[in-house]
Amino acid sequence: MTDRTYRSGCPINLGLEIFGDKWSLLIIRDMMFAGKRHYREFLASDEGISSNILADRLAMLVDAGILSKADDPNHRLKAIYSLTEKGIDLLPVIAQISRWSRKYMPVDPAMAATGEARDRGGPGAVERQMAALRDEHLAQA
Amino acid sequence: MTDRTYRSGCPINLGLEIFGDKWSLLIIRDMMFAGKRHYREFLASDEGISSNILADRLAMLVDAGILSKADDPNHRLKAIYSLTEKGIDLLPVIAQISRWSRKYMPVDPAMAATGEARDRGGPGAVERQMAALRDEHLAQA
DNA sequence: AGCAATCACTTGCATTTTGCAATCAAAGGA
DNA sequence: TCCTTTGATTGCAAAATGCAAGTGATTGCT
Repeated sequence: MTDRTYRSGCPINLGLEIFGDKWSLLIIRDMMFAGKRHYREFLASDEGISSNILADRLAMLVDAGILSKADDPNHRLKAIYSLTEKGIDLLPVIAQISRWSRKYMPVDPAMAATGEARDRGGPGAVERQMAALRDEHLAQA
Repeated sequence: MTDRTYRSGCPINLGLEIFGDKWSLLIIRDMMFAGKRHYREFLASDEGISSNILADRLAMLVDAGILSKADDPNHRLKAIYSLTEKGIDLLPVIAQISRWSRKYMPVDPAMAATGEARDRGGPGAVERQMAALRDEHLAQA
């Protein structure tokens, strides 16, 4: 984790310094909800991230300790990205953003379904989803 | 509210298209926790926002319906910014960012106090804080 | 063995956004 | 009257972003 120099010690600011941009949380969303693990998969996002930005953000998120990167055991060319606990803990943030947008923005109903189901799942739904992510991503990382 | 064209209808993306940058949520933070209402006050933030960016973000947030702008009744030069309901509803998002940062980032303990108190206040603490903001900001806007 | 396809990126370059300092006009206060 | 305060705007350099093309190391197919 590269040493950084922060604008201030405010919790809100420190969070924004890491993921306060238009792409970082979308990469994490794709890992959490679409099960993406490879560069090529992230590149194919709906929003159309460009390859240089994707490479930059993946490196930054790994450096920040939110993702980890490993070689695919049965395909030497493939890199596999995993969420760390620090990354999985961003789910509550993402879930709140989703709630706000579903209330105020013109969301695509099909894409709102995941969030609506989570809301219907009661207070434990986020925790259950985080537990599932731990199984997938922290298993033998 | 200017018509925008969005990268996708995904709730996460739509939120990021509005406040997915390094400054917007800091302005809202200053309104929520420091009671700031005037341009000059925002300009004096710890993080040092520059005046052109501040003007740009304030206009954008007003356009997005998150803030409203009014003339100060007893000072014609002063503009007074208020949170709308849509803006107040960002508190849960901000509270989650605060939690994550307090867990993982090197926050200034003094600046963490507000968030810690909110967490200790139980599940109703955020709602109470939102109710107080409604009193201040929606009263006679 | 040969070769095209796939993999995770890089590179070059134009455009956009940001950051910084200086400046502005209108209004208030002494 | 003159000085300060207000919410900005302007000019310019630097950084970030977006887009298209290219790179080199595999891998799978024949």
